[in-house]
Amino acid sequence: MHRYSIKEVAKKAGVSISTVSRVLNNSAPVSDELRARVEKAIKELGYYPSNIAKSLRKGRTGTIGFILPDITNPFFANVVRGAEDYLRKKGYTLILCNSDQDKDQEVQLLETLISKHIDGLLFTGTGEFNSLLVEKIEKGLKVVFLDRIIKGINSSYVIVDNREGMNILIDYLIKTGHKHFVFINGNKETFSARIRYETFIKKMNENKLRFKHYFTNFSYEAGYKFAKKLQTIPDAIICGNDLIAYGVIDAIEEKGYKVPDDVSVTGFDDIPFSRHYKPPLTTVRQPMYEMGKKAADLLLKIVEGKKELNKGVVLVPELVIRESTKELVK
Amino acid sequence: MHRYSIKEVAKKAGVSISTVSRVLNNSAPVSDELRARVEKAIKELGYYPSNIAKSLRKGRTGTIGFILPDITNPFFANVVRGAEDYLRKKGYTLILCNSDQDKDQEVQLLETLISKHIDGLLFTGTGEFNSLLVEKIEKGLKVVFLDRIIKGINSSYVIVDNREGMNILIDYLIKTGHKHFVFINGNKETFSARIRYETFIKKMNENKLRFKHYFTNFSYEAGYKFAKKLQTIPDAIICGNDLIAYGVIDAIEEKGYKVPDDVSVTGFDDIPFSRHYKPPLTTVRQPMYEMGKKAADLLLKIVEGKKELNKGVVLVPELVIRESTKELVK
DNA sequence: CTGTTAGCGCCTTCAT
DNA sequence: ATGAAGGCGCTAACAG
Repeated sequence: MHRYSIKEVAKKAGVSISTVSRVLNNSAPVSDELRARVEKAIKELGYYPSNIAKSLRKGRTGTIGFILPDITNPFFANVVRGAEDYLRKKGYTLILCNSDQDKDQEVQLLETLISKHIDGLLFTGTGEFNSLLVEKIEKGLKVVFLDRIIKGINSSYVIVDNREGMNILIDYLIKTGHKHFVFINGNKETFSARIRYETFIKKMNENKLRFKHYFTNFSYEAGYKFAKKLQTIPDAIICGNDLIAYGVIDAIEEKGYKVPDDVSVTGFDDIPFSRHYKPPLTTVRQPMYEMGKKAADLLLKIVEGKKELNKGVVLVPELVIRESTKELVK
Repeated sequence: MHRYSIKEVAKKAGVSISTVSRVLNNSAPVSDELRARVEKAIKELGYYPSNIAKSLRKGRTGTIGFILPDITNPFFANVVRGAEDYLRKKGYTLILCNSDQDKDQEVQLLETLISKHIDGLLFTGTGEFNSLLVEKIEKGLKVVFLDRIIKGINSSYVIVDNREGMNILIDYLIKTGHKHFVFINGNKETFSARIRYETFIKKMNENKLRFKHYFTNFSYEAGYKFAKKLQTIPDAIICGNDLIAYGVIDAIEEKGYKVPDDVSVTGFDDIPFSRHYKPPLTTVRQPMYEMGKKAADLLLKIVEGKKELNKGVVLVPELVIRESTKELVK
């Protein structure tokens, strides 16, 4: 696509390039006379400023990178939406990268983004330690970790209080008479899965409850497969996220049991569908859109030097009781 | 983040910047001796080339823009995934923009992307005529329209054969004994909604069937609300997409009817959830991932001058029969 | 208020 | 095989 430069605008308007730049950016006073001529020339040529030249000059690109596992997961889609809405409003643009939980992919994407001079990075990683990332952060790369923290990396982050989420969930289940638990968790490497695991175990032991725990991955299929081969049906099956819960419910019902009559099933996330699932899912709501927005906000503050470095934001989850759980006792 | 430039690498290695550039790009022979020194310097400094300077110099950025209504819609999330996977493999990067079906937003995003020197644009628009877009296309902006074409704009596109999709769907419903139809369609301005509408009407008239048709929008809520106020229950409710169908099913069941026993309900898209819905949804499958991939492929060919301008790709939809429809006659 | 100029980091002739 | 220099489009410092 042919593009005109500031030079051609200047020529057409019969002024110097600085004058054009000045009207473009309102960076210094320009007489009405010249301003009018420049504006006319800009319009006639259909001139658009080149952000690429501007970036080179200014050292900033107005672009933020976002590395996440998979946009196809509604959880991330909603987080991204929150981030993009905010960034757009602030004049930034978002480069989206799916890493598929692959460490090498992640490293490569990071290199690409750095070469593209992103001003900052939103990062939802595999959970594995990433030495390149650490190195870059030490060299001043602005990063906000989103939903998943990596142990040993000191940076800003936005997460949900998983401990609290698990606590209110289990408290509710205990209160309603559940005594025997199975927890079908997500990816082991993942920060949130680990926290939930720890909290779960602690709760179980504290209350001397019978339980089993398994790590799988955050997908419908994982939940389905796992539930299919479950030998004994507990009072409640806690799932690492809503997708797993969907799979579990379907598998359980195929085995001839009823949810929640024979077994309660819970999720984590509250993706938009969960309220429409059959049965509507009892789950721990994570403020997805808010997370994305908050992370973008935090990142821009850091990028723009407002000194919010190494700040952690912990959002509170909320228990949403629907119809996939029953009250065993009143 | 501090960055080193080619200049500093050159200095450290004791060579000229041209030599560094040559080893970086393998653009001309360099003696093993110097090459080794340069590579050493690069490593020690942690040097990364600046794509931004490169872009300025070369006039290409390796960045593709994607304007779409809403990434939160699983249909688009899957399309985007197809596109991003392909682009990434080819060394390109994707800027994601949600337009929310807002015409002004769309125009503004387009301006931003042009300023960012995107090499090409994937466009799933509101469906309204966009004169800025036309102007830019005429000036050489590379665009591939995805899923939605705009009347009066001549460009490349990737769509699904909606006519065919509607035909096979209705043929199936007729064959299975449905005689009275309601079509709850999506956004009126939308290319696919219009085509489906026309095809639907034609089919109904050809077969002298009783029917009603309504435009709403492509959401669960729209389907739910509309079905709630339905006076008479037809044999089949055809929905503009799967989300609408979910809403319809829920509303219908709340009214005390059974799907499919009292009424068949069909969707359009086959988003990943539809196979797990209760009842699993009979729908017209659109190859979402494939669409994104194909569009990206086509766009890159155009961008790289392989003369595929104004080529249209029409993918074939597929009828997926599940349990939200019944066979009234054998 | 306006114009001239250096330089952001890189690639690419053009010499040597 | 290597180096020097121009220029991509822009902003900002400087001069007037």
